[in-house]
Amino acid sequence: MAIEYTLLKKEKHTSARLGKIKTNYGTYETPMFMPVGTQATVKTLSPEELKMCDAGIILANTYHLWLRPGEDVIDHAGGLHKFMNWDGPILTDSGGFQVFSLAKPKDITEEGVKFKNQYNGDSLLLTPEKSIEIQNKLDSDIAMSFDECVGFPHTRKYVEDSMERTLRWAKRGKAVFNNPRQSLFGIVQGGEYEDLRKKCAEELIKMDFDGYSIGGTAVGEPKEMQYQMVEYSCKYLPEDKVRYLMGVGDPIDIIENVIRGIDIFDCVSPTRLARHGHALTKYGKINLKNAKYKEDFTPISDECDCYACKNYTKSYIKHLINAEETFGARLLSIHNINYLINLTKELREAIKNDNILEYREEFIRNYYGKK
RNA sequence: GCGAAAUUGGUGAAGUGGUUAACACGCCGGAUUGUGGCUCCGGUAUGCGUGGGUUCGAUUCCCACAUUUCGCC
Repeated sequence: MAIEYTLLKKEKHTSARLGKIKTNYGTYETPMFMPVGTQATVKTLSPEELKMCDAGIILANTYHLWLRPGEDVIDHAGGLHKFMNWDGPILTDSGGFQVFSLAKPKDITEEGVKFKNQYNGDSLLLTPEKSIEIQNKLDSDIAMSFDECVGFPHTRKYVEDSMERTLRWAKRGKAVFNNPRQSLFGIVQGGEYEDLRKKCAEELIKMDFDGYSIGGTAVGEPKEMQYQMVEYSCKYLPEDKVRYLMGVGDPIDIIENVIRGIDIFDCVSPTRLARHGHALTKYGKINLKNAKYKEDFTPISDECDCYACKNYTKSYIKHLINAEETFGARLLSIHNINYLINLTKELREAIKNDNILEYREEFIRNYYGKK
C-alpha cells in the first residue's frame, strides 16, 4: 500500500505541522529527518546503529544502485529492504540530483539525461520511465519523480523551461509507475519565482501524487531565498499530503522550514560532516580536528545520550579522526544523526506546545552564541 | 687514525652568486546541503650545520670546525 499522511495539529503561530506517516514498515511522526544511504548503506553505520539513533525512513539512490550493483541484483535479492537488511521504510531519490551534480547542460534533453558510467565509461541515458522502472524494482517505499534539480544562480528562462520539462517528466513517470507497495512523490521546481512554483505545484496536484517534495534548494542559494522558495511552494500544496524538502539538513534551516510547513527532510551533512571530523552540538558545529580537543576528555555533549557521547571522549574521537580510523567517522555519524533526529523530536514538542518561535529563538541564541 | 660524501622548516626534499627558498607530507585553521565517501580552500623556513673569508651582494664560491654516513687500516 501507499503511505498515508495524517495531519495531527497545526502550530498556533506559524505554518508548522505535526503529523504522522503510516508506511509498510511502521508509523512515524513528522517533522522527521531522514539519513542518506546513497549506496544502500548509511555510510559507516549498521542498521542496528541506525535504529539506535531512532531513524525512521532512510534514503537510497536510484542512479548509484542502477550503476552498481544494478537493479536486477537487488530485485533478485528480494528487494532493497532484504538486500541491505533494513526493516524500516526507504525512500529512493530518482537520480534528479545527479542531473545537477554530474550531468552537463548539453546532456539534458526532452527524452532524458545522458551520463557517463564512472566505473566503465559507458554512455548511459536515464529517462523518467527508466528511473521509475528501476525504483519499482528496487521496491523502496517511496519513489521520487525524475526531475532536474536546477543549480544556482540561473536565469528565469532556464528555470521556467526546466520546470515545464520536469512536469512532463513527472507525467511520463507516473504513467509507467507500477508497484502497489510503493508511493510516488512529485517534485515542485520553479526556482525563486512564486508564479513558477505555483504553476508547478498546481500541475503536480492535478496528477495526484502520494506526497510532494520541494526541490531546487540547498544548491548554493542564500538562506533567505531558500526559505522563500519553501514558502512559495508550501502555499500551494494540499494540507492532507506530506511535504518533503529535499537536501536540507542544516539545523537552522530545518527549524526555519518546519516553521514554513515542511514535514520531512533529508541531508548527507550528518554523515559527511562526521567523516570530516565535525560534530553538531547545541552550541554550534565543532571541529574535532582542532588542537584544543587533544586532551579534552569530556564527551562531545554532556546532554547527549547517544552511544558516542555516553562512551567516548572528544580526545579519543579526535585521535581516531586524525589516524583516519573509520570508527571515528562512525561515532560522529551516530552522534550527528542522533542530533538531527532529536532536533525534529524537539520541534514536534514545540508544535504540540505552540511555542516553536520561542524554541527557534533559544536555539539560535545557543547555536550562534559562544562555543 | 686516514679518505670521501653530505648537512636547506616538524618530516622527505628541490633549488639559485641578486625580487616573495619549489613541491609533498605533517601541523594550524576553514568549507561541505535529494553524497562521483576518504575531498576542496587557506596558513605554515626573515631561513639553508657553526665561525670566518671572497664579493656591490653568499643558502649558493673558498677556508676552518662540528655532526652524520660510507670506505680503508
